[in-house]
Amino acid sequence: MPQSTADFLATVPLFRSLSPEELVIFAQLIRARNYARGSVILFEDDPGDAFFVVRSGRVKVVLMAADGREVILGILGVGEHFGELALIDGQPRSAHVIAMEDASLYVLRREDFRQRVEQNPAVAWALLLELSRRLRRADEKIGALVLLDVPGRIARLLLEHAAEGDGQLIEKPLTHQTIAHLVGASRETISRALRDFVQAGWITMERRRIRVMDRAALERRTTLRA
Amino acid sequence: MPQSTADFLATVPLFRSLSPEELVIFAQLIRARNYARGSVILFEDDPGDAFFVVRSGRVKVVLMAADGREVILGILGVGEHFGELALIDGQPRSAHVIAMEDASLYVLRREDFRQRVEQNPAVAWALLLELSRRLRRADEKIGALVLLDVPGRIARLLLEHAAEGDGQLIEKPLTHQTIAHLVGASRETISRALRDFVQAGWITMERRRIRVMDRAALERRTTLRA
DNA sequence: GCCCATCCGTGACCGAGATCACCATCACAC
DNA sequence: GTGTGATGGTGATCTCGGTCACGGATGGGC
Repeated sequence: MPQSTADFLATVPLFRSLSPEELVIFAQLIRARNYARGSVILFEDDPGDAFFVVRSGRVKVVLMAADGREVILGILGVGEHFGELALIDGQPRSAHVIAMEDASLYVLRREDFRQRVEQNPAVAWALLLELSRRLRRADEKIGALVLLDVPGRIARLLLEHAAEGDGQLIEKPLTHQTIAHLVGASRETISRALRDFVQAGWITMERRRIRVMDRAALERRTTLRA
Repeated sequence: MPQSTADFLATVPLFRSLSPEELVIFAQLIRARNYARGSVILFEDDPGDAFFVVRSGRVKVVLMAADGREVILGILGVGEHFGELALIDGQPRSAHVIAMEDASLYVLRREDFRQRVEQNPAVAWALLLELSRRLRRADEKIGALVLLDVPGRIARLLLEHAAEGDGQLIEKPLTHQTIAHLVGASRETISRALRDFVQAGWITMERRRIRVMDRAALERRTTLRA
């Protein structure tokens, strides 16, 4: 049912500027594909000839060391996309992408993507916006890794995730292990730091759902600026 | 002399696709401005209404902690540009930019920049390319910070910089302090690690110029992938 | 020349956080 | 229920690298 596909695409910021007719054309070019939890959607160093939009589920973008340690560069949820870098610059994939839960993705082939972008300045602009956003986040992450200690980086992560909801509750369940990979620390350290946050009254945790109780205290833990 | 300005702009990748006439128009829109070594070109959180191209000298893009510690996100040399993020997404500046040496910059105002990009798909595409490149580098840096120890991060930096020249000599003089800020370590640690590299025969140093002697050894120190 | 500002080298100390080693829960599947 | 795999908690160690405290080298300006 191409119509519902087009409806979905209309909710994706990248395509928000497209006309209904264009959306329908688009919907015909893409294919949905399903991935089981844990399966690898694309490998670092792959040639990279497709663009993906998350239709359901969540995926993580990760770098891995030879010994199995990993960093999560980002977690992408419904409506978010990946794979554009390799299509823009022709370089190989820069990271692995792995399904964190059973997921369904829309796939668009290289040529179709490129045509859409080139023929549509608004899409190009939306892409620039998205890449800018990611670059800012990446730079912030670099700053956090160097300038903050682990509790500080965790606090920052919590604030960031809480901001997506009502400002308090963190919707998406994150395991300690996942948080560890996100902030570049060990699982044990996360466990201890979160315990301390709870004891300090800054957050509460019930069954893997974290609620921010004292935003200001967390912020104090994260400020770099003078 | 606008002509020479246009000639210079023609060498900047971002503008390479522009016609000679367009370059001349462009050259009339920009102004050169000089900055003494150490002066702050723009502050984090500034509103950000200009775009800059380095005409001479080098500038560093930095994040600073309240206590004065800093991370260098990047060093930009002649022909490189900054300030586009704030113009694309309208957000405030994401970092400080500071002149590392006496520098001369071309400045383009927000509206002129935006017009150029929107009226010129090739420029938009070149910008996408540039942002992609930066995003990849930022992600690599995140990976290095989490997955590599300090000597590994230094090795990576050296290889990266050597790649810009003949593959051996690192042209631009980097102080230990600067390297420290680039890899997120202390000056002392850099000093000790470089001594070890020299003793191992991986590099040589004569008067602040580093030459890579054993590329393979350095690479072994930096590989994340299995 | 001589100053003064950067820059570099190295030892001593110590602390945040990784690692190791367990055991306790939890959530499902069967 | 009972088993099994993914999670979470916590103590005991150990180590990388930051910090402190020097002192020495280098180099441009007057």
